[in-house]
Amino acid sequence: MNRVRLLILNAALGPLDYKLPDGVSAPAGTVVIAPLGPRKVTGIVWDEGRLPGRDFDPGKLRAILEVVPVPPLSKPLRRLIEWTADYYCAALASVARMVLSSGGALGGPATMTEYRLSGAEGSGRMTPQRKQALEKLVGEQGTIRELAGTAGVSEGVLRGMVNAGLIEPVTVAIDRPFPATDPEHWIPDLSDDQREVSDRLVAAVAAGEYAPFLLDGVTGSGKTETYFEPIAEAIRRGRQVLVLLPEIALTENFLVRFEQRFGTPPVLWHSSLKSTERRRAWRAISEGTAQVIVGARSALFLPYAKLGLIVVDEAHEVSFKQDEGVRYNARDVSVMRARFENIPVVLASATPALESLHMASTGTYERLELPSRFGGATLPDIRLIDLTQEKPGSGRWLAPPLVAALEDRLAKGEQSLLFLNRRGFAPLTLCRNCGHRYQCPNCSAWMVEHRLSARLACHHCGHETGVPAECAECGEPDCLVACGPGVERIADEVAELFPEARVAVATSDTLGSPERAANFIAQAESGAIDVIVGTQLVTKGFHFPELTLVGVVDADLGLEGGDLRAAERTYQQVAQVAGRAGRGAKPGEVLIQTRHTDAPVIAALEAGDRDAFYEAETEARRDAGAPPFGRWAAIILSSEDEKEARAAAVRLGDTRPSQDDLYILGPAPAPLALLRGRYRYRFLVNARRSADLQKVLRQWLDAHDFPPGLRVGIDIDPYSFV
DNA sequence: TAGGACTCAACC
DNA sequence: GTTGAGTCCTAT
Repeated sequence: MNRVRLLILNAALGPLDYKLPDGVSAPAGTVVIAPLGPRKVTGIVWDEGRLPGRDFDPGKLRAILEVVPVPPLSKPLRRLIEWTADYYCAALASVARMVLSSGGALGGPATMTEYRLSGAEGSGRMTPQRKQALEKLVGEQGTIRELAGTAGVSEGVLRGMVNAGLIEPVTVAIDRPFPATDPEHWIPDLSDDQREVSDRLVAAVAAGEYAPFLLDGVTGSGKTETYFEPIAEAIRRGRQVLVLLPEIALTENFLVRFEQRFGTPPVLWHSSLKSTERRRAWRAISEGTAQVIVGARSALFLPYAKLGLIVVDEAHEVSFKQDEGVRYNARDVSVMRARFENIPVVLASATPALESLHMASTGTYERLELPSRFGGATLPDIRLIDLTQEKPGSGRWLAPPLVAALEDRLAKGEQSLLFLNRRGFAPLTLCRNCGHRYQCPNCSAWMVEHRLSARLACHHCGHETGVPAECAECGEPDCLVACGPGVERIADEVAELFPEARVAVATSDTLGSPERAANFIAQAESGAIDVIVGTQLVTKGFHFPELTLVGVVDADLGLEGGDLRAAERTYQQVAQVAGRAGRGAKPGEVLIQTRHTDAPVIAALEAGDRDAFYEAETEARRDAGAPPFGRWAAIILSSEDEKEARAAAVRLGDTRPSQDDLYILGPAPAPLALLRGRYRYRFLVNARRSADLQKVLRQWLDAHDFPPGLRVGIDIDPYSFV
């Protein structure tokens, strides 16, 4: 009998055995529908012997109901699913779900009905309308609505002609193929540096073997054009390419350049695709007809038919780390996927993660450098503004030297960018009468005032209220005081200082959709904006030639909060935003407001000394046993019942493993002790490289039975420490 | 005693 | 995770 073991797409279920009906073949990777009790579930036929399972009475096996009409998941993808689940301590089913992330695509090739002239005599009278349709519709095919438009007659006339046999229905695939990408559409002129790097990458694609690269190039050095050449090579060889970008909403600039180079837009994959777009892309990817896929991190787990190259752009970006569900880091998993697929992978960044640099310095990754800016543009001049000396006016946030620099650019008609990584008007709102602070009811976080939308919003759970007219606590009218700056407040300050300046706020609130983002970019490029005030959203990808001043409103912001990567993130953000200045013919200037001019990261930024920063950070990480010298994991226990969460955390703490190469901190209330209505307790685990971190964690947690309603989250290599 | 709220184990 | 079976309780 043909017995198969299925990975069931349900995180709470282990592998289950089924039998195949006679005549049905289902090799490993085949997606099937199987009966489970009274239900139907989706499962994936798994390799013999790779999933643990108890011997189930062969006589009681039920038969698979149907084979889903999609290509079987490839062996490299199956190995990737196993590796990801194992490394991130996640359920295999949760990872597999990310692969089969388009429910619609599993229904098989969807079809629709189009119509065309049948050429038959037909029945019924020949009216003038019918005659007109017969003349106009020669060689046409489409929906009734489209044909009615073409023929200039009503849909009713055409339906009558269908009944009369004059027009016949044709079944066509609903998912039209994506246009072919042309690798020779437009060959750019590369600088010598770019050419050298791109030749190396093209050779790697041609070799068709696993090869990890760190493409390390200063902002403005033309990394994108450089990695377009190996993409072209992969296309020539009939292979697919995956390009991962951190913020798919802001890829306008990338898409324009891509289309210039290849003649067509790439296939997009991101979370806000509509289900029909998702199905079309998923099927084209799995069949191999989608050639270049540009996507957010979730594109990493798609079932590519013949992947030949992976590029991770802005590979240092924190947003490649998924913070919910399977907490994977797309940058790291990309390298694993490349390994299983046996293809090259390129991590591109101007400010690589320390972990990536370490891999390059040990020779695990091959390092490729683009040391200079393309087209002769020079790196901007960076100066510090010491906020303890140069104080902004009362209730203001911009110090005199920054205000003077803004004035200078406005006079010259050049653009300025003010960077502050804080959305909204003010991070905290309180009552001046009684001191009441507006807090989110679901989270231990302040409500952030957004004046543009006249709301108070929690940035963690999305809870929103209107701005109250009187204090919720003491009833005093008009008593709200905004504390601290957000981008909207900085924009107000600029508007007060320079009433004639055209100011734009650029955050996820104002540039949420691709259309609004494209509109903003068009405005900024046309010179219709003088001052851009933005969050991290503006730190990358933009290329505004008239932008000559970047002001970092508060460089110390990222250093607060005890995040293990705080210094690195501050360095990356400021270096990236600084790279926006002086990308055209005119040189750029960067002013950094700080209260800690002597902090190593700030000093390194001022000196433009990247190596010094990385060296200092490397030593700090070595001392702390932080990556890449050791590893961290976070365990979060959460429950709607505070007592239950605490009790579970204490019980877990009582059985903590004890070994020399593992340090366990906690349990303690998580920094966000209440999040979305759940109380949270946290353990932090620091492991030396010798420890088998995942195995220890699994054994520790598996020995516990937690009450229903208590959730256990494991975060391997965490980025967010809340 | 019917019906509702709840718990619990099996699902191949 | 979902489901149906089993248990207990309450309103009639």
